Amino acid sequence: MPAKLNADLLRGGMDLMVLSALAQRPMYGYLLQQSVERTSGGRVTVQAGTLYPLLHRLEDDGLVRSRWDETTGRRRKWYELTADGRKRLVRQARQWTEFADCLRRMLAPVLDVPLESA
Amino acid sequence: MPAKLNADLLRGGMDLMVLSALAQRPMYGYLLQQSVERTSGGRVTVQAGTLYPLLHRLEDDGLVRSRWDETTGRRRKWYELTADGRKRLVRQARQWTEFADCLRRMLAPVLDVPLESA
DNA sequence: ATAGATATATAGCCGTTCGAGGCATTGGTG
DNA sequence: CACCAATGCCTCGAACGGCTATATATCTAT
Repeated sequence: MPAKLNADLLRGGMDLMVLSALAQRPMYGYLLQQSVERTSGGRVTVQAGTLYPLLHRLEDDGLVRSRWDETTGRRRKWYELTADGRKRLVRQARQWTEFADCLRRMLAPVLDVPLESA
Repeated sequence: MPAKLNADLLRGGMDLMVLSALAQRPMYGYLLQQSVERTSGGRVTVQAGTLYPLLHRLEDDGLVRSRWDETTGRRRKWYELTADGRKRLVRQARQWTEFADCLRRMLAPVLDVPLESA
């Protein structure tokens, strides 16, 4: 029996995107915004009011670790994945793709509808 | 430039599942719960406290239409898609798959990680 | 009779996202 | 120089959706 996939998976899209971006390399907030915007092909914008609370939450949960960089004029807070964060990312990513496949199967009949209905 | 896909798409999973179930045939609430549970392979449970407010919302938005059936001992409220509901479903479904593909691409590197990290 | 499945619905809580702001620095243009 | 856009971090309140718990009532099987 597969795992249950409810609200946490339905929402967690933002968390997944941020975690997967940080899995590539450490980043600071503003860079993360750009990264998600770019790698999503301009489809997804992470608002600052979403991003920063999210990062703080991830840090509280021990999934990321942060460090201030004061050497330049602009204060930057770099974030990197912890080992726990990486494990969580992999687990969540697998659950999400499972959910996505599941929903895709449910939508299959709908998506066969001809174009005039769009 | 593709459409923007933000929070509404990230959450909208439940709406999509319910609308796609109703696209097959009219159903009443309890039947819908079973249907989603079954067609998701037991992965997704739609709680009653989620389903009924959702259905009322869809009706307020003119995406579904309801009719009471009092002929049997058990009161049943049948729901069916409206023309608007069907159009919305098709549009949302396309946007969702676009978003899912997008996120899947972002997750691709993560999902190559060997099993010991799960 | 009693429990469990069927059937709809609301109330309260909590977490997430958004929009609107605040604050400060840097770089470029007129 | 004055100004503005971009960079960079952040918080707050409103809106919304999902969850749990609860209420109510009928039907079926033991």
